[in-house]
Amino acid sequence: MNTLKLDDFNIHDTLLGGQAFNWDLIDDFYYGFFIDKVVKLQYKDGILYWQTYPKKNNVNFIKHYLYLDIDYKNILKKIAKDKWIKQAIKQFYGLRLLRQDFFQTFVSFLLSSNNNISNIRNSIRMLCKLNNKKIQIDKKNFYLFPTVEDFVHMPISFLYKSKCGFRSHYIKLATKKIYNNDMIHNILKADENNTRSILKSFKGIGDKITDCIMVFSLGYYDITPLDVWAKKVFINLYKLNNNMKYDDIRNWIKKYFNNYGAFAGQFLYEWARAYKNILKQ
DNA sequence: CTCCAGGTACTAA
DNA sequence: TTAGTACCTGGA
Repeated sequence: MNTLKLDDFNIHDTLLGGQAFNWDLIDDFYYGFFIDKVVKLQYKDGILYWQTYPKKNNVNFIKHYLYLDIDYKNILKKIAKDKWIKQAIKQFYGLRLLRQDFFQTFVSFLLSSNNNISNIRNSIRMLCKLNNKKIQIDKKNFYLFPTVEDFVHMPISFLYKSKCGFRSHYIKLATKKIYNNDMIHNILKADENNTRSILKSFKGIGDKITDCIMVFSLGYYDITPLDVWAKKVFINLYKLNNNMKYDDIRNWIKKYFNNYGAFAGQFLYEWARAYKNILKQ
């Protein structure tokens, strides 16, 4: 495998936490499936071991995907403003933000509404398997994530068979809209407000999923997606008013964490999930 | 059996 | 604008 020297990397919580659903830990290696590739990673003693398939040695992808161009320690300094976030950073030190593919992130988080992580992961895997683009690595089978075209052409029964439930219809509608209107191109060139309104125009995508897509795939690392956990943190611990509107909370967080709210959000999210009892109300 | 899960659409006031 | 409710599905 290839190597990269890398400090400050909590590989487990980064890949298996709440921001990506496409990684599995198998025999001490992390395998992730994407639209056009499978990636194998391991992290040991400050060295990242990596390989990409079927196109080998795609170092640009690895660097881009893991945000290796950012100054990790400096960002932590900017967000470590109080005892709560400091606790979260200490507990999950090395947790990193991923820069994922737009379309895969879009569909994956479309599946997340009123769902749980285990179901989301299972649905995505069943869907990939039905789509049947198989790659064999280390004598294990992996299935690529479907493309926009794959979604447009696949029968909706694939989605129901994959236990997507009521979201099946949303996925069918959304992928058709993306396919017909060249949406990806429009989104990639739009500014923050336009991106947000385009994303929210899809049925099944509201404030929270919009933020997830923007943070995890479009590089808006000043934003914190406000899921139930983040909400509990900011109302319960940061004492924000319970009736603040979503946009106002987001703006408050953005400013408070010096425009690195996405990093703060990742720490606080994982921390809140791990220490639910602190947040009970 | 009921309740909940990284929410959102729909309806009524 | 705001509050209330239903929603596929699997697991506790």
